[in-house]
Amino acid sequence: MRFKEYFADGLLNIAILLSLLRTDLNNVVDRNYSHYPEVQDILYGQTAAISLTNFNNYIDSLHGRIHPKSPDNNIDTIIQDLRSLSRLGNWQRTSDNRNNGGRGISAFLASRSTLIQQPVININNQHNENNNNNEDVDEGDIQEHFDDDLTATLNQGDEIENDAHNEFSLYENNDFGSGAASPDQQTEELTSEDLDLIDVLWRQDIDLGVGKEVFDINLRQELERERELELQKDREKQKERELLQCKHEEQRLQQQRRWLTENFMQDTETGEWVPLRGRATVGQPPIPNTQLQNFMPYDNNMTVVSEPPPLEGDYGMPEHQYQHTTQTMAPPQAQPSQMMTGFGQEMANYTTPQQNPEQYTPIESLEERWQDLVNLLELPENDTSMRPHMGMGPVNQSVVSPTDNSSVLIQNATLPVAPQLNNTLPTPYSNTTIPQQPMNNFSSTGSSEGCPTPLDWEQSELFYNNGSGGDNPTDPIEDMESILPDIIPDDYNLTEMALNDGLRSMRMLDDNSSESGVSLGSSEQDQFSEAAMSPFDGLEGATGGHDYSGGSPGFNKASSFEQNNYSKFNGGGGSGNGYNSEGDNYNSGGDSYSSGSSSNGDSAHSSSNDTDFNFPPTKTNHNHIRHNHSYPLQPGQSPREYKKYCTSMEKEPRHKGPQCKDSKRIQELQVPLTVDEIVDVPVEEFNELLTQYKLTEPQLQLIRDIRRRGKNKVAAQNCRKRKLDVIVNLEDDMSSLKSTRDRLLQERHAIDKQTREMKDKFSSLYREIFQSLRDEHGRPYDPHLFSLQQSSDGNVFLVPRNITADEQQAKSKKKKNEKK
DNA sequence: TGACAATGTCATCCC
DNA sequence: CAGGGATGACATTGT
Repeated sequence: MRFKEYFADGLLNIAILLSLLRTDLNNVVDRNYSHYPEVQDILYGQTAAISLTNFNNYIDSLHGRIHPKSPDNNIDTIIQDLRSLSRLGNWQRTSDNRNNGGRGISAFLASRSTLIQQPVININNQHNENNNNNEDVDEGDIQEHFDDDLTATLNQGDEIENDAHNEFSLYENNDFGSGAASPDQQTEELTSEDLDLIDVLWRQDIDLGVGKEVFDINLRQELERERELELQKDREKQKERELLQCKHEEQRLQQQRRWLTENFMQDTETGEWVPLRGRATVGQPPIPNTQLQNFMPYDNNMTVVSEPPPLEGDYGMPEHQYQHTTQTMAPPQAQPSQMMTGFGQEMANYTTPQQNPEQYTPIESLEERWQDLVNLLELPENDTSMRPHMGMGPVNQSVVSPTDNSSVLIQNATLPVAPQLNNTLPTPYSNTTIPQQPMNNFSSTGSSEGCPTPLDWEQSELFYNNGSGGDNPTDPIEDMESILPDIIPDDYNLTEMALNDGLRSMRMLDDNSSESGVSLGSSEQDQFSEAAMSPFDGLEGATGGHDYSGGSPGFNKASSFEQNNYSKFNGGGGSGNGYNSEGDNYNSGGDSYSSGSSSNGDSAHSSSNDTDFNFPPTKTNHNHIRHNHSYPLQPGQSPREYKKYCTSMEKEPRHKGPQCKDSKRIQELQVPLTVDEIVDVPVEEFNELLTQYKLTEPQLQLIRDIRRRGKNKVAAQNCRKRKLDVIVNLEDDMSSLKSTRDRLLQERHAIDKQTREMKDKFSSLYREIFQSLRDEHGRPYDPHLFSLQQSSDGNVFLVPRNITADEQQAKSKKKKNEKK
């Protein structure tokens, strides 16, 4: 019955269009187009409904792009108008439109959705004879026509039993009947001009046999109501069936939950749920085959999905029309968002929950459901709490009816179908790929075990090959070991040990080098940089695992260095005072860490050092303690620094290094310079300093010696650091070489395996060929007397084993000739 | 007290 | 040629 509406609507649309054009087609349409079936459809009758031709494509294929100003564009305009009218007719079917027929035309042009009917392009079997395109009409072709929204078919034999589907399903029958129709009722409210045109068109299609009732909207509406009632009944029946299935499914899910709780145990330490047994194969509820049925309607609808309602958002659509289209045309995934966005807020009101829950909810609930299943697997302790969630969620948002709580269950019941389908068939539901995975992992192991995948087969074959080819699995390694002397482990261990030692020294050297990197180690600035730059100072507590600052804050290594650094730095900074204070350091040594009374300019330098250590800068006299012995400490072991500084505080400074001697000498010779000044300053400044003072020869010699030793000390420190760097680099190189050796060993192993396989294949091939050879008496050759050899040109010859190479050519050729 | 590590110093080479 | 960096060797110091 729907196609009749199409017929009537389309006919009206065409008539309206022609009336609006107010022109003769023969004048509008170029003669070149008059012979086109589409144009002839307009002129002489309807055949385009079953035509395979897309108007635009047809024109474009013939003439390419038509210029907008070209006269040829007229036909394009007509086609566009027809298309627009057809689209409009697809969406506009209301009973009240019938009363607005005449105004509906202008309303349509003014975007006032009041146009009545859809374009009708009748199908005339007689015309089919004149149209080659109509000879082979199949379902897909018809759908193509509907994609163009230009064609409609007339099916006199439209049956109500097809109402379960939409009107488009009618065309699947290809039941193009004939009938007669009367435009009387339909055209009552049309203008006279329209009536004339409709009459003309109607007479052209009079042989279709379309009855008059086709144009009776009331009759059609009654039929629609009956159809909808039957649809509703069918839905209810189907829901009942699905409800039963859902109940079964729920029971299975409960069994699943029980199974999860039984087979999973929560780790008391980590809180994770650990499977007690293989989770994949134990007690997995079966998946009902009946769930396939639930997807069948969607399959049926999928044929309609290929016809997206074009430009539905461009026109206002009455509610009834929208509902109708959503029920009949909208597939489960029929872009509800598009429709929503297309129609805007007003149309959003049309999407009542009763319209399309079955179409929309399955996929959503499917994913949700699988997510729930995944959650169940991952969090079985929440299984009870998840029950309401599994029953709720987005499913409730699209319940079919208030009494249709079963729809939720129905969706749930249909959920496991997808994975089962995936186990056997490539699923067309791309939306379910994500939720399928857990189910496959969860329940499909049995099938995978029973039917190994190609990969499994390959793997098994690979293993088989490995087993067959692994006659001497240790040979390659042994050979490689012979090639690559196995010195690496020993050397590696040695170097590793050396590295460990070197790293330990490195840490110390880092401290020293850091100080050397800035200035002389013997200088006060050097000590300053030691604490300021050494990264191991900060790591000391971490590496040693001791925070001995809490027990005796004054003995904290960092603080001790801080104090040392400051004392030395200050000593170097303040020329005269530093010299004196430095001397005091060596002599008195009674200053405590906390005593800041003797500090000279501490505040001036504290700012630069506060960023490194948040200890109050205090001056100390323990210049002899200058090294950061940052050894990694064993648990429970107290750092040596702790002992060192403990003793150094209690006792007199024991380390009176060369700096002390130099300082003493400087003091004895009354050199007006400090050691730092002598060592650290550049050559130019150093020369200027020397020129500033009138120095005696012993003073100059002492100053030069001090400078030379200081420079050399820093150089020695840097040298030692570089040495350790070299060791580290060598260790890295050795690691890379070791990895390279391992890789080469693996490659050789693989190559050996391939070689064995090739040899095996060659041997078998050789035997096969050799055994197939027969002498002139039909007897096989003796493999001990003959052999197959391949010459340089690729030919294979059968030669005696005791024959020489030169003789091989001649005899082989002879044999070859004999064979031929 | 000897071993060891860290550091300083010297001699030497080289730039 | 002096200054200084680099480095091996040795000495010193502290643990």
